[in-house]
Amino acid sequence: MKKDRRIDKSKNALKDALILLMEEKEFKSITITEIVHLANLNRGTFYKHYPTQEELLNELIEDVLSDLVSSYRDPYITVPNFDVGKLSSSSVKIFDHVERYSRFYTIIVNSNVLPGFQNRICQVLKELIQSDLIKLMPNPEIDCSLLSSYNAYALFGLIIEWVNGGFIFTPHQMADQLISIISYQSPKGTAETAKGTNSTG
Amino acid sequence: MKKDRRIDKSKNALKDALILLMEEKEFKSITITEIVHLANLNRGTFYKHYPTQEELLNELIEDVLSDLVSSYRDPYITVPNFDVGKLSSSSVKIFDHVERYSRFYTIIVNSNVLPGFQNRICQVLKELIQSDLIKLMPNPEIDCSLLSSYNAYALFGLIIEWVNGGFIFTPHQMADQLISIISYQSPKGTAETAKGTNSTG
DNA sequence: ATCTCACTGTTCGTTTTTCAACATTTTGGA
DNA sequence: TCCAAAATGTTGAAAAACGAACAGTGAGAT
Repeated sequence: MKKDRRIDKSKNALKDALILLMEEKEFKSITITEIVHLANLNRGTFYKHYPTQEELLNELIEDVLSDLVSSYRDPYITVPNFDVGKLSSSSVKIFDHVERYSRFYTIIVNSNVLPGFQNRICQVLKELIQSDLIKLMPNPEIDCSLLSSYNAYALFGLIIEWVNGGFIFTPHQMADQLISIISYQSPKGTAETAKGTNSTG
Repeated sequence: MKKDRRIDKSKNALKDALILLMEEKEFKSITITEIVHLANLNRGTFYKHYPTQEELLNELIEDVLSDLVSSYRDPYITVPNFDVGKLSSSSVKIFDHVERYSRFYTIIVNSNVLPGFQNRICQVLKELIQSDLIKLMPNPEIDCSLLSSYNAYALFGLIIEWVNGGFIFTPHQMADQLISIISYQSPKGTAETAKGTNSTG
């Protein structure tokens, strides 16, 4: 049995409305009536899916994180047992994810709503990176968790700067930058494939 | 009894899908399955409202013409018995209408679908203009129908050039241009209010 | 000429969304 | 403090949209 597409449409309309409202006012002051008005839906439809605005926001956050994970893992779909060092800029999909949810990221970066979200997203990034590193730990003296956290927050820093700068780079340029930085940090040649794809303009 | 908003949503989704498809392929080759797939609707929903693609297109055309008429008449809402000669660029709303349906206008201008549509739109414009002129015919030697048609096609020429140029002017700039042209053609001072609002850059 | 496959037009029963209405609670200004 | 307006949470019946299925059609390939 296929899922009823009306549910997704309604939920997406509600989330779009919520994002729009969060761009202009504080989350606490957003009413359900406002959301359904903007979403062009009956108020009963809201209550059918969510008890409160917080629950709607929670599901939106879950959507973002879920898309983040699948975007990060996207290169592994085509090539199983992928080597992190051999990533090419075109296969890095995480910046596409950020662009896809650019309005959401702008809200959480430029405001104090969701104070725990930034830590949560870094934790997710850390676990993703850690699951990569476990397969191939080059240096036994380096703690795996520490290295993962290091790289996760570094990547997040890249994202934050991109958001604050108003997305003046394309996702592809961001991927190029990331690979260039990785290559620069470890010039042993662990990211040779970035060679030649290294353009920022 | 209020109208059910689901109907409008479905119809709008179908029309948006049709416009998108007409931008890439010939109308004749567009299937109903394609339309409902792009509109993300069940095929039965299409047949509930329209028997064929042609009927959907017809309703879209009616929407455009209806919006054209109400946009043209918009200045008359605030000021009844409006004088055409005293139009200001900010009150001219017809170019906002064209911009609202810019994709549709681009399709009908750049293709040979709807060969009769351009004449139809000029006919509508002519009747709108004629209903204005009837109230105040300055020169009894000039035929009212001829003058209306003259002005209607002139206005349409302005629109065509705007569309073909890729909408490089804003609707407000177009309104300025129109009023400037009118003032230039009849320098007796019938459109003094255009003075000072005359900027194209 | 036959076959295949996508599109058509329609049906069925089910689920979602709709509007209108209601009592209650919360909010903000006088 | 009081009062009016707005928001809340819920109900019931009606309508729209849903997925799935079906037989029929037509175009293009074999």
